[in-house]
Amino acid sequence: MIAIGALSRRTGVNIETIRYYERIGLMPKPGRTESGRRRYGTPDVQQLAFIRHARELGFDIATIRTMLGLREMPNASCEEVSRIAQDQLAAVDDRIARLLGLKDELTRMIGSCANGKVADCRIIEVMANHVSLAARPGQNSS
Amino acid sequence: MIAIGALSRRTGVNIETIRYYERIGLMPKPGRTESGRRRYGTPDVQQLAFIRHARELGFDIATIRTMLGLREMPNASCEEVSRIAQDQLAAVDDRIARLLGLKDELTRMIGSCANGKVADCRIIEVMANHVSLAARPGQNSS
DNA sequence: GGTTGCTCCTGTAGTGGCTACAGGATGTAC
DNA sequence: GTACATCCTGTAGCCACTACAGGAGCAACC
Repeated sequence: MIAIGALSRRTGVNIETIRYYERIGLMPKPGRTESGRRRYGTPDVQQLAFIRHARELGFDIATIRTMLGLREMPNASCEEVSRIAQDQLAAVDDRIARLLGLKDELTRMIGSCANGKVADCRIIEVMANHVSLAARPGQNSS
Repeated sequence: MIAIGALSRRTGVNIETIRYYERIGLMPKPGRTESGRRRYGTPDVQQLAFIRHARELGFDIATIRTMLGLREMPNASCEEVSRIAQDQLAAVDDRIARLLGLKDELTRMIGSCANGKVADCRIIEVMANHVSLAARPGQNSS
């Protein structure tokens, strides 16, 4: 049984974020010491590690919640998790393709600037006039 | 001179977002018709296109503000913009590398699930126990 | 002239996923 | 015993939007 600080260090998840996950019901309410401090065991470490990893993979909280729910469900849940993962894979592929495009353009922009003349720099104009990469407003490409 | 709806369609930026940009001073206050409707000209279209494109490239609003400011500055501003773009390129490269790692893992996860037996699906366990991607600086995850 | 239906207006509040306090209690090391 | 770290609750803030509510303006057709 470890304290929240140790759980944080062990999983790389911020203490405030752990409490936030508890608040929104993504992590179960842990046991407490007599003085009211949270105590976590191995299953908590596992679950939080899973959550962190899933967040890194780009899954949103609702999806993670679903996956955690599937854990306790009867058979066929694997197919469901797999389907979710497949959707996510497509999204990841899409992001990679977009980022590769962005990389090309940034490289081109930097190159067009590097050859000396300040007056010739057209980064902003180039960006303004460039055709949109993908019509997906609101997508955060992180 | 066009209305906000036309500007939105032309640039792919949501009307609400255009007004938001005006509110935070990222877009200048436009002229108005007698009845109070916003009217935009070519420079507005250009600036908004630039902003949208920069957002797609992953620049945050503060950085875009800086770049727009540099536009009106004397020489040497190109080097500044170029430096900002270079920083951004490094960040984009980092994201691509991480996403490629994630893609591998998702693929592996889906594969491990695809061979029939429900009881053998270990997606969640795999994810819980996998070493964190982020905490591996310099590691080549491909 | 009336009506339908689209666009636009302001203002405020909500979203996701955290993150940062304030103000206090508890635990540990010297 | 005292200094300092860690923890507690609760609330408010962050970014970059997005979604209303409740109303006004405008264009087209009958």
